[in-house]
This record gives sequence, structure tokens and C-alpha cells, in this order.
Amino acid sequence: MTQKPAPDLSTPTAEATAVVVPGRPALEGLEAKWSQRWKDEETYRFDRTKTREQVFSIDTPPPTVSGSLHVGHVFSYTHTDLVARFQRMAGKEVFYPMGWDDNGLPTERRVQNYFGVRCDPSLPHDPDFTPPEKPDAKKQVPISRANFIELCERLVEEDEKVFESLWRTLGLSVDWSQHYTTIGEESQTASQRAFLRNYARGEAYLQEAPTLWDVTFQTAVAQAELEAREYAGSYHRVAFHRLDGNPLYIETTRPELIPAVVALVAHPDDERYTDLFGTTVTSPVFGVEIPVLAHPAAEPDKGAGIAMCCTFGDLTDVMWWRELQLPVRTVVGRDGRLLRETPEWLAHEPASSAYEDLKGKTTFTARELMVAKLRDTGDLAGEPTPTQRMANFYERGDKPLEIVATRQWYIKNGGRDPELRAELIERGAEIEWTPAYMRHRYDNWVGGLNGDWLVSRQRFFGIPFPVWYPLDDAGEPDYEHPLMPTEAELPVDPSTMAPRGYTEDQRDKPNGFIGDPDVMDTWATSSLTPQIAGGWERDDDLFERVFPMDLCTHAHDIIRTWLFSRVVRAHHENHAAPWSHALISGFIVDPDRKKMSKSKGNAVVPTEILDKYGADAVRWRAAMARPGLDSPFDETQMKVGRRLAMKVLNASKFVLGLGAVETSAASVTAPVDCAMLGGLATVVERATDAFAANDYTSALEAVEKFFWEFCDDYLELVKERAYGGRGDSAAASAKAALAIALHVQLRLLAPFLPYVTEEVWSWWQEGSIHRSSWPTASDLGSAAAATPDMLAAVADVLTGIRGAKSQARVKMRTALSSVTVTGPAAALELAERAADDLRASGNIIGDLTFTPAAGDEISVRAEIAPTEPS
RNA sequence: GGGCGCAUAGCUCAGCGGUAGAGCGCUUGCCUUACAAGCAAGAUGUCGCAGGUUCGAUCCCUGCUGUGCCCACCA
Repeated sequence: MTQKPAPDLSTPTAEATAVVVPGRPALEGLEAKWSQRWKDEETYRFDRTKTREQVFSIDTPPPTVSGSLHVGHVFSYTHTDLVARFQRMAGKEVFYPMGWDDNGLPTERRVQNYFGVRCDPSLPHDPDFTPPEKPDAKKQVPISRANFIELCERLVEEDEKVFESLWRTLGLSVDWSQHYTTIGEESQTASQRAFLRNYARGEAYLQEAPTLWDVTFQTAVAQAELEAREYAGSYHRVAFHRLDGNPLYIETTRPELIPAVVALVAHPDDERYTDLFGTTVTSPVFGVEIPVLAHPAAEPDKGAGIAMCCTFGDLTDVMWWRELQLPVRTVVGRDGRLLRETPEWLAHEPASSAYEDLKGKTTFTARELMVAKLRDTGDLAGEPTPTQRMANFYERGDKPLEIVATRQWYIKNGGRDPELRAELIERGAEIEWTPAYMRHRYDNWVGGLNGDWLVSRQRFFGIPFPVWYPLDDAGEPDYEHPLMPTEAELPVDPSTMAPRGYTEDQRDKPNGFIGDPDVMDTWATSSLTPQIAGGWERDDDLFERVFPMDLCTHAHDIIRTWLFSRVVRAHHENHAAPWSHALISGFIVDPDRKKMSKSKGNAVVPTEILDKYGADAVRWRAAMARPGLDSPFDETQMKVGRRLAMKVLNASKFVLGLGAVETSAASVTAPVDCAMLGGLATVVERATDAFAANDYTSALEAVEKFFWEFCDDYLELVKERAYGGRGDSAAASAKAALAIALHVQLRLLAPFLPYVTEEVWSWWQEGSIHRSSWPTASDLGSAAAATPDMLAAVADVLTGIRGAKSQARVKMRTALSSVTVTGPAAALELAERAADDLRASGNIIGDLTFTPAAGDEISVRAEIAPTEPS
């Protein structure tokens, strides 16, 4: 290995570096000053002339702009930035775009509340529409889809400004010229293009099938958006009737679905029911004839051991319906109410009059009515017994999901195809996970998929499917032969544009066409963020330089959604994993270790904490949270980060205030100065190794520990010498060592404390510290080879001297008339080489003797000099 | 029920086959020409429990217990 020459820190030693140190350095105002400067100077701009090998590209989550950010988000985004800043200084050209997730249901909901409106697609566009002055959540004004989307776009723009401002204050080194939005035209084009290609390759398909349905939002939802929650219900023991008139009891929590029963199902080996298989019974109240069937999924010890299968009460019903080839008898509509028209299988007495009362009722009301009817007919055995059961909810909804047969678009994700599933698990294995065990969550999720990815939503503010359907003579759509645009026509909106070969006046007419009314789920767009940000099919030159990306980062809650869906899309489209590394953050939890959320009221608002402690302090705290581990929020910890930032200012002020700053490693001659730099060399190595493994916390710990010892021990030790107390050449060694150490440590701290390090850098260096190079041992010259043991020995003696004064309860500058150091000979020999520095810093005016003794501890005996009469 | 974490000082967490560490908090002292939003010194532990491997276990293995997250669980 060739030794580099002594570092030339951009300023020849012959000329004194121009140093401007403020009299009282302060943290206040640094964020405003430097974030503006970084913006003006485009400090973090991506240089797209760099090759793929020189680039480090990052895929970060586009935050939901209609939501609110809490301190957990701030920590997680900081983790990404720590790595970005390290990689940039280490010589990579960092591609670090930021997106805003503004399409989708959260934005619609926010617009509804903010403006007091709701979307009614049947209304025509009103060009002069202005939202109500005082939004009334109870009386939302119905507006057209176009007006609604205009309001979404308007609000989203305002929200995005607030978010950008927060990220800039936090000091994220994002290249804002690369920003994207999930509703923007580029995202629309990319989403539609990817969809068309999925369709062309058979990966996307349209299917009418039972789907999980949210009755509040009136849309289908995907498996990844489910949340199992406890839900209060009651078991009802209900009699069906055998032909011989004897009752057959089942148990159900949903008696309102009795009109939708298509079969009773028991386990084939269940002897209680074997002689009933193949026979029929009649349903209570309605008297509908129902077959009794056998299926192995029926569990004999659950309920009565025989279940009523409805279309559809739950996913087991769907399986039985499919595998036993049962008819569909839907009674719950898309609005969550029982159908207003009497279904044909109930169009006879006594069913039709019984159903009359249930029409249009919510499931909740219908349940109460059914219980009353069952009581009347004597088919309810005993009283309902309350129970807590788990039910599937849409994660943003508050009513349990129903299962409704609807036509939806799906993208294959391995949920129904073991081969694809294995391929996707293999893609997950190609990714290097930090922490490694997070991969289990991915495998677990992929292994547990029970169907393909449902991507269509019956909503408004989203990217439309680029699809039309031809209408036949009778005006019925032909879903088998959808009409698609060419890629060159994208983006398209089928609700306002006609497909090729048709004109707009054929819309909704026989032999004309209809547009697909649905929009893509927001995950269907954000699953393409590497492609959208990377310029896929829009900017091939860029795409080749950044894709597949190097890093994706986010918290562990969206492994199943965002991370997995991006793997699916990249697998289909690019035949690759979308990134080589995944860095997974934990959550910031409240002091009781509960997850922070706005609704619980325990979320910490980031702007307050940033105002109070400063961005550097908040970033320091974020960096102390290791990847994957949840970390409780504790405000007192912010003070520690703030103290470090202040220390950097003050220590720098001291070092740079010593006069002409001279940074030639050749001037470092005193053994203790070399030892300090030698210690710093090992810190550089450890921090670099840690960062290379995305272990930013260990990097910080190593750097910070050294910095405090540098301040508390080394700096105190050489202070007098640096002031010139023992001659110019002795001072020059200390001053050069101090300056070199500062130059290196500022850079080591720069990813964590971008503001304070930039501020100090500006006192004596040209350019931004964030575009300077990550330090290496060669920055420390030949001193890097020095053993740090000596500094440790000297520091031990210093501690002993201070201890003696502290025990004597005297001032630290109190003079000592004699000091005797005892301890192992080797350590004493090292410490003695800094005897002069020890005398100066300990104010030893008499003898300083070193007496070797047995044992491995250094101990110090000191005598306080008699105070002179004042 | 399946999977994955975690358990070390009052708190937050490092550590890891060889006499237990840091920061915060606490106690005491000190306005020291970088820093009082500071400095110095000090006290603080059955390393969850029980076995096993080993000369030696907080660390490795097994089993418990507690705790958290993800998934499944709607008769």
C-alpha cells in the first residue's frame, strides 16, 4: 500500500487559512441558513453523467401527504439520509429523490373533511364551483368527479409544500429536482404502461369473484390492507329443520345471513352428521331448502361442528362455495345494507314476507330483526352468548369487511401460483436485509398469500385503468375484449377520452363503449417508485444509471405492502429485484411502548421537537435507534444530541481560535499528539466499516466517544502548550494535531450533524463539508500508525489528578505541590512522555514522579499546594 | 395456533467464552480565558429462570417464563 503524502487541506501551510470564528457560536438559525444555502447551491444535486458503478441510488417511501408526519417518520427518513450522506462523502454520486404519495383514499378523505364536499360521479362538472366557506362534515356538498379531483390537486399542492419544508429543515440531502408525485403525469404514464404490459403478458387480469369489500368507502380492498381486529358479537344457536321435523342446530354470529345460506357443512368424518350428508334441511324463518354437505375444512369442535355456508360470510364460505360448487345467494349489497329487492330464491312464502322487513336494513339492524323472528318461530335455542371474535377490517375503515362478488382487476403476485411465489421468495433472498431477520417477515407474508393482488378501487382520486369495454347491441359490456390504448397514447383517462376507433358520442351507447370507472389502488402506483423516480421508459439514460437501485428504506410495517409490491412489479417488468439492500427501521413508540398514532393522541409533532432542540439533536437521537428496533421516545435524549452539537461548536471555536490554522501532518511531533491521531485512525476505520454495513449507530458511537475524549482529555491536556506556553515548535505540534483531528472529526460527524458541521466547516474551509471526502487513515499522515495506548495512559493520570482535586473539593486549577503516580511500569513509561503536558494541565508546581508498582491500575497521590495569603 | 424479536444499572441501550460497560438520571464539588444549555469526581447490577457444554457462561446449546411485533383465527 502506498502512503499518501501529508494531507493538503486545500490550503497551503505557508499561507494562513482565513478563519472567521464567531464570538459566541450558537445553534439557533443554522437550519434556516444552511438549508437555504444547500437549496441555492444545489449541494445535493445528482450528477447524471456518473456511471452505474459510481452511483448510489435510493428508493425512499413517498410520504402520504394527506396524513400527518410524526417523529417516527422523521427518525426513519433520517436513517436513510445518514446512509445517503455517508455514501456521498465516500465518493458515490447519490441518487436520492423524494416523492409524495398524494393519490388515493387518504387524500379523498382529507378533501372531504377539509372542504366539506363529497364526490358524486353522476354530477356534471361545474367550472365555477367554489367550496363552502364553512365546511360542514355532516352536510357534505355533492360535487362532480372533475371538481372533486380539482380540489384534491389543490390541497395536495399545499400539503406538499409543508412536507418539503419539514424535510429541508430536518436536513435530508434529497435532490429536490428529482421529486415526483404518485398522481403526477409521469406516475400516471408509468402506472398505465406497467399495467398494459402486465396485461399483455397475462400478469394482470379481470375477474368477477368474491372480494373483500368496505361498505363505508364502497370499494374493494386488498389482502395487504387488511387488519384483524377484535369485534364484539354473539353466538346464536339456531335450528334448521330436517325432513322428519327434528331440529338441526348450528351456531352463527351472523344470523342476518340466514337468507343467504347455500349449504350446511360438516366434516366428512363427523359421525353426528354422516347420515345427513346428501339430504336437505330447511332454513328457519324462510323455509328455504338447503343441502347438507361434507367438507374437510369444517372443524368438528368449532361451534356445533356444522356450519352454515353463506355467500358470503367469510373466506371459508368462499372456499366452500368454490369447491362444493354452490350457487351465489347475495343478500348484502355494496352499501352494507340488505338488498332492497327480494331475491328470487326467497320469492315464496314464508320467505318473501319474512324478507320484507329486512329490505334495505344495515346488517346490524337486520341481525336484531332476525333474532326477533327466530324467537317468534322458536328456532333460537337459548339466548345469544356474547363473544369477542376477530374480524377483518380495512385498515382505514371502522366497519368489518363484507364479501361481495364484484369484477376487479388483479395482478399476479404468487397468491395463486406456487411457482411465481417461489420466484418472489427467491427475489427476496437476493436482497441484503438490515437487520437480516426482517427477511422472515417478507417470506412469511409471501408464503401466506391467499390470492392475487387486487389493484382496482371503486374510488375517484387515483390513476384510472387505461381500459374501455365495447358495448354490444343490447348495450351490455364485453368484458372479455377490453380496449386498450397504445403506450404512445398514455396517459389516458377513459372517463373523458374515447378509445381508438370510437368517438365520444358513442359512450354508453349500444355498439359503443364504456370506460372502466375504477382507479388503481395507490400501492399499484407506489409499487413502481423505482421505475417512476428512475425514469423508466421516459429517460433510458437515467434509468440505466440508477436501476436496480442500491437501497430501499422504510419501517417494518410496510414490508408486506410497499416492499413486496415493488418486488412483484420489478420481477414482472425488469426480471430483477428492485434494489440490492433493504434497510428497515423500527418504530418510535411512546414511553409506554405503544405505537405512536395521531388517533391515540400520543404522536409527537416533529416541528415542535425540531424547533426546541434543533435538527442536529433530533438526527442524533434518530441515529441512536438501530435498524429494526423499536425505540421509545424520550425527550430528555434530545438534550444529549443538542449538547453534542454545542460541543462541536465550542471545541471548534477553541481549535480554530488558536491563531493561524496549520494542518501539515509533518508538524505533529509530540508523542501524545501522534497517539491521539493514531487513536483517531482506528475510529475512522471503525466508523467506515460500520457505515458500510448500514450500521450508522455503531459509527456514531465510535465517533462520538472519541470526540468526547478528545475534548475532555486531549484538548485539556495540550491547551497550555497550544497557547504557546512551551515554545513555538511545541505549540505547532499541538495546533496541527488539533486542526487535523478537527478536520477529520467534523467529516465523521457530518452525516449525523449536517448543520453544525457545515457551520464550522464554513469558518475555515471552502465548499460544503457534505461534498468533501469521507476521511481515511491517510488523512492522518504517519501519525495514524501511532499506538493510542499512550493517550490512554496519560488520560488515566489526568483523571487521577482531577480526582484528587475533586476529593479535596478544590478548584480544578488549584496548584499541586507534588504528584506521585504509581502503576504498571509500561503505562507509566508512556504517561511520562507527556509529563510536561500533565504538569501544565494539572497545574503541578512541584515534583511529578512516576513510581512503578504491582497491579494494573494507575493511581495518583497529589498534595495541594498551600494557598498563598490573599 | 405459526413466524420473528427482545429480556444486562432507576431509565434508554451497548457488549459478548476470561474480574460487567456507556449515556441519561442521582450524589458531591467547581463560574476553569472553547463550552454553566458547562466541567470534574463518585455511587449504582443474583446480566429473566432452570438445566447442559466448558478449566471458565451474561455470552454457546436445550427447555421454561415474561414481553413485543407480524401472520392466521369471523361456524
